[in-house]
Amino acid sequence: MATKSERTQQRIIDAANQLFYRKGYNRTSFTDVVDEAEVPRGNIYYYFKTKEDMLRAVIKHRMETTRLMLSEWEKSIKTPLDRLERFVQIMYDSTPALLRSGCPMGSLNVELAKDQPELKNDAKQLFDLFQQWLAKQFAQMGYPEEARELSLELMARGQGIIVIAQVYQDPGFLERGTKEINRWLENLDRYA
Amino acid sequence: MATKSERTQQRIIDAANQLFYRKGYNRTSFTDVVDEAEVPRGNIYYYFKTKEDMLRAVIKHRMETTRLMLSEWEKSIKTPLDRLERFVQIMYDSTPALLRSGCPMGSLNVELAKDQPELKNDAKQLFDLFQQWLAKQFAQMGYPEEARELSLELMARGQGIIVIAQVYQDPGFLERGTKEINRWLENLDRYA
DNA sequence: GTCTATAATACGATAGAC
DNA sequence: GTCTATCGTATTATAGAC
Repeated sequence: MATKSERTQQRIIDAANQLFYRKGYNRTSFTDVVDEAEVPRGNIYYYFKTKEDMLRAVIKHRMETTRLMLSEWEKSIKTPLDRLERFVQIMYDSTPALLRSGCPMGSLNVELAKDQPELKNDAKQLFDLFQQWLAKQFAQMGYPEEARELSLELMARGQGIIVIAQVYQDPGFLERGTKEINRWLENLDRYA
Repeated sequence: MATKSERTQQRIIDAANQLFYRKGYNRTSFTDVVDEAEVPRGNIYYYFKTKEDMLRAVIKHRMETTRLMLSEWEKSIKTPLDRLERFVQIMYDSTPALLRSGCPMGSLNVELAKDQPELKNDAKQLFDLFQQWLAKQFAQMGYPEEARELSLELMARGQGIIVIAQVYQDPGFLERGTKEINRWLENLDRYA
């Protein structure tokens, strides 16, 4: 069983993870985090020396859960097309959160890319993780040469649809967009 | 001629405009703005009561320059296809800035949409301005029914390409993406 | 290891002299 | 209108008692 210290640390990471998503990294204060995690004020510094450390821990945590999800999909879903469509499906399933707070990965990168290049480079790992997994599926589908480009195109489509759906608070646009992506994927699969 | 007061105010707006783009709204402090605009510290408050006022002035300024640009295009460019491709062209021309700071309109909306809904609604006007102009061009091209949806799709494509190009610092992706958009537009035009 | 108290700084904003 | 001085608060972070 996890020690009390480990459980407290995990509670801080979970709270920070949520807040960084809902408010953004820079607008989230340590006070916000300790309130949400119900940890005494100055105690935070026992677990994380700086706010940047906290963000890195959050990114690491997201990497782990994402890796788990992707390898789960790889085990339980047989064809590359179905796997790619499973990726599109979480976009559609996450509609309320996406309309409220945008893409957790995209909005974090956009925020940090402005003038926090080192942190942005850490956040970029999240994109790399998806990109490589998606490219693997495209390669298996029959596009080994174009796999990387196709994976980037798929992520670009997703990001664009999410931004516009959020700006206009339009769940229908998200729905039509994901359906259109699926049509594109099915055509790719058909003519592979 | 403009009074000294008006020139000072314009200098503040220009400085804020740049800084909000390069650092983001929330990470830009009044100190940053007065330093950049070379205005004495507390003087800012003579021109703008609050930071939110300053952002609204920046948005208004961007609206004006954008309106000017779009009506200029409408005067000087004859066909809807060429006008739409002119829109795509500024994306390509802005490659260095987009890789550095993202889309001025998109990144501002993404930042504010998290938990500053009123300011985000002001920033949304920038999207509306482009959206309506783009829809007008699609309508003239022969798609009056689908005009709004096509304009949203065009903006979504642009946003997605910019996000991915920035994440991967890849000007080539931006170039290939804009070319692909142009192919799409030319096909729409051909079969209108 | 846990927590309180508080330091040190940066922030948005104000008061009032000129 | 222009500027200096400064307020009150919130921020990240530390020192040190228990």
